[in-house]
Amino acid sequence: MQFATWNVNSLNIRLPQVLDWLATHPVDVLALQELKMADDKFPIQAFTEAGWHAAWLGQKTYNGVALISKQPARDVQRNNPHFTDDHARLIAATFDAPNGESVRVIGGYFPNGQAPDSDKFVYKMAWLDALRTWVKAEMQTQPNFLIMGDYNITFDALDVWDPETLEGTIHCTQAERDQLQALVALGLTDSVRLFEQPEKNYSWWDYRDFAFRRNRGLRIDHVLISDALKAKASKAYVDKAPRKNERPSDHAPVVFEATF
DNA sequence: ATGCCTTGCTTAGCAAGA
Repeated sequence: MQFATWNVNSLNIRLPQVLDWLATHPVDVLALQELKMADDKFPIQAFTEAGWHAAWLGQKTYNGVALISKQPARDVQRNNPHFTDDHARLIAATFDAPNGESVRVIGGYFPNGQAPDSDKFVYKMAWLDALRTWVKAEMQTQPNFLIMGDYNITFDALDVWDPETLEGTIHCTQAERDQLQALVALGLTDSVRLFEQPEKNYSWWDYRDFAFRRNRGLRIDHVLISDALKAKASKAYVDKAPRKNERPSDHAPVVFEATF
């Protein structure tokens, strides 16, 4: 069973690329972030015609998340029930596994935070506190649990192209990394680090300054998995290929596979 | 470097991203 996450930076612009990617990477669940479209503008017909199901939470201009899936999503939850949020950032659903078990999936677009001294950073911290409360509750109801998305946080220096210069800047602060570790401490594992990866393995590259060509990136898109899924983990990788597309997203998909 | 590029919104130049 395969799961993937991709921040598409506008589904309007990237819809053809998403459909192309799904045609060659028919994962069971694809979490999308930054739809940047109102709820009633979601292109459900295009996904349906291509044979996919979808559940989404849209928002005009900013944010927006979706789960594209082979099966219909069950027990869909939009945003965190433990947090009042103006932003469309979270969507959860349950899917059947091949062996009769179920998998609970959360797709998330975590706040950027802008700068460590900003109001947006304060919001990011509060949002992460509330997320942990929700994740803890979800994990108690479903052993096969996975949370994937654009975390906007690096784990450590390995996730940063220039860790010395960027130390303490947004995505690389101790406060953000403490939050990520607190989430992990609930019993989650960074799936990509379970498997051997290329050197300087990133998931996002700035549009400016030829950052992709120079591999000046950050690994900020993650798939965190419960112990039950860790026992079934068979593969995890960043698919850099779509970052080479014409008019690419600045993020690349991250894929996780569990063998049931 | 308060810059670079890409979105949306609006239609000239911000706001926001990361």
